[in-house]
Amino acid sequence: MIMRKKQSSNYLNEQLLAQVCERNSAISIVSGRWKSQIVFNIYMGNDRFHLLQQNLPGISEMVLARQLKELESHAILVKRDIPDTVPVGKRYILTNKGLDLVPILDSLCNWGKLYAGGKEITVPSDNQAEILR
Amino acid sequence: MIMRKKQSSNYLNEQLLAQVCERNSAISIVSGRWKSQIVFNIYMGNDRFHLLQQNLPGISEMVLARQLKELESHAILVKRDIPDTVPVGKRYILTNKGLDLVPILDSLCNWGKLYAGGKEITVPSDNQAEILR
DNA sequence: TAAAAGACTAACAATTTTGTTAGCTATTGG
DNA sequence: CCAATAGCTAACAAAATTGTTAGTCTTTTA
Repeated sequence: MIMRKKQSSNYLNEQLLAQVCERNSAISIVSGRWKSQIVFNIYMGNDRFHLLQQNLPGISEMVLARQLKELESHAILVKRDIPDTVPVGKRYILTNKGLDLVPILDSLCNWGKLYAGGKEITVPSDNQAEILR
Repeated sequence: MIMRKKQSSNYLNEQLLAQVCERNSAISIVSGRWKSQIVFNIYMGNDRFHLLQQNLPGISEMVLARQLKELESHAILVKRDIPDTVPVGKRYILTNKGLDLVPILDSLCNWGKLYAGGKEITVPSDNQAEILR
C-alpha cells in the first residue's frame, strides 16, 4: 500500500482530528469511494471477489483489490481461503467490527433518503421556523 | 468553488454510487477532513467563524471557509447576519437536516471508541468465533 | 489448444482534496 | 496612526485518492 507522507500538514491534521474524537477516524475508515457499498455487498452474501466486481458497476479489479485491502487493514473484514477449492477460492467475511457498522451506515442511508425524498429543510432556531426548501 | 470534471470516471463513479444508494452521497457530504468536527462545534454553540477557528486547532481560514461553504451547499447549515452589529457579524446555524446528522455521527463516534478502547475483534461466522485481537 | 474464470499486482496517470501565502474590507482600542 | 479582531477570497502548491493499462498464475471448459 502507498505510504503517506508523515510530515505533511495533511497527515498531521488527520492524526490530530483522530485524537480529538474517534468519530473522525471512523469517518475516514468508511469514506473511501466504494467502501460502504462493499461492506453492504459482503453483508448480503456477495463475499467473493468476482461477485463484488459484478455488483459494483464500474469498479476496476485494481480499485476493488485496493479498497478490500484497506478495509482489511482496519479489521472491518478478513480474507479467508475456501477449503477444498483448486485453485483456492477466497472469501471476504465481516468481523464483528464490520457488522456493527452496518446499522450505522443504514441510518446514514435513511437520513440521505429522507431529505433526497423531499423532506422540508428548515432553520429550527429561527423564531418562526423558516422553510428553506 | 472549484468545479469538478464532469467527464471523469472519478466523477461518474461518484454519481453512479449516489444513485445506487443515498448512503453514498451521505458519506461524501460528511467525509471532508473537518466537516463532522465543524458540525459538532456549531451544535455546541461555537457558531461563529472565529470560534470555529479557535476550536479547530491547525485549520487555516481558507480551509475553514471552504468547508463551511460545502456544508452550506448541502443545506447542513446556513449563514446568517447577526443584527445590529457593525461590521455585521455572521453566525452559522444547523438546519434540521444538519441536526438530524448529529446522533448518527455520535453513533459513529461510539463505534470508533468501542474498538479503539480494546473491544475484541472476532470473525462471527467462524464456527468457533475466532479472536483476531 | 485456446479461451475463460478467478484473483490478483505493478507502474503510472488523472483527478480531487487539502493546505499555503498573500491579500482584502471595516471597525475598535491604545 | 498602528495593531488587532472579524471574516473572508484568489492563486497556487502539495498530497492523497481514484482510475487505467498491462501484465501474472492456475485450472477448467469448449
